[in-house]
Amino acid sequence: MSTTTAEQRRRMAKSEYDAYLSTCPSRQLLATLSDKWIVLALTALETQPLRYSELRRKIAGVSQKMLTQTLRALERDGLVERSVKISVPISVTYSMTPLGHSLLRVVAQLKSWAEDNIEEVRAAQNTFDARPPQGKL
Amino acid sequence: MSTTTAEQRRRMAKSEYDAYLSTCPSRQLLATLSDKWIVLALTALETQPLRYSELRRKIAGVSQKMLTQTLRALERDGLVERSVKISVPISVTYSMTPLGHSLLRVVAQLKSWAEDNIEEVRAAQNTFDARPPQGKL
DNA sequence: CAGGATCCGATCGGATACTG
DNA sequence: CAGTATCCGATCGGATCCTG
Repeated sequence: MSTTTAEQRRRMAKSEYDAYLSTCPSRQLLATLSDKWIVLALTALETQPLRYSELRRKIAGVSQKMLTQTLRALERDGLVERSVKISVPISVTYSMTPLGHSLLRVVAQLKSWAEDNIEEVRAAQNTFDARPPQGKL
Repeated sequence: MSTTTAEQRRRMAKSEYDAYLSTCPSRQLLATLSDKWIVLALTALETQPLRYSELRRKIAGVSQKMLTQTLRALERDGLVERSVKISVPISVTYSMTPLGHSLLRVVAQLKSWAEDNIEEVRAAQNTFDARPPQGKL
C-alpha cells in the first residue's frame, strides 16, 4: 500500500513527465493546449460563465465549428463544465472548473503578452523582413 | 498630427489591442505563439544557448523542417538570436533575446502545467469517454 | 553541421445546409 | 438557441533528396 499523499505525488510530477519526449503524454497535452481558440475560450470564461452564443460573440471571428470543437475538447479535458438548461429555447452555459482555472492563470498571461508586446514584435519583424536576402552578418 | 510619445503609446497598449478581435494584430501574434514547437524551442533555450543539432536532440521528434521553420519565426519576431560561427564545420547557435525571455516566463509555465496536470486531465478524459453517447444528465 | 527544396498525405478550419 | 453533418480548399508537417 502507498503512504504518499496526493499532494506529494503532485510535487513529484515534474520528474515523471517530460514534454521534450515525443512519446510522453504531456507532449500531446501541450500540443492540445497550444491553440489560439483554446486560449481565447478559456480566457473568455475567466470572470463569469457564458452561454454558447455569448462566447461566439466575445471571440470574434470564431466559426461555429471551431467553437464547438474547442469547447468539447475543454470539457473532455475537465477544464470547463457544460450545463444544459432545459427551456424554450434551450440554454447551454459554460463555466470554468478548478482545473481549468489553474490553466487559465497561464493562458491569460499568453494572451496578455501578445497584446502587450505586439508592437515590439512587429518592429522586429519589419527589421527582419527589410534585411537583404542571404544577409551576411 | 499626433503628439503622443512612444512611451505613452506603450502604456496604453492594453486598451489598444484586444486578441478577442479577429482583425487585431495581437490575434495573429497569439496564433503564432500558440504552437507546441514554439513553446518547446523557447523553453529549450531557457538556461543556455544551444546549437541547431543540440536543439534537435533536446526536442525529441521534431523534424528538421519544423525546427528550422520555428527558429526562423522566433528570430523574425525578435524572440531568439541566431549567431553563425564561421568554422569547419559551420556552427549556428541560438540564444534568447530579452523579449524572448519575457515570453519564456509564460510558455515555460504552459509546458510545466501540461507535465504537472497530465494525470488529472487523463482521468477527466476517461470519465468523459466512458459516458454513454448523448448522455442525458 | 545546418540547413534549403520538394512532394504529398493528413489535418485544420471556414462555409453551408440541416435539426431538436 | 445550440448545436450536427458535410464539403472542400488551405495549411501543416513528415519524409526524402540535395547543398555550402
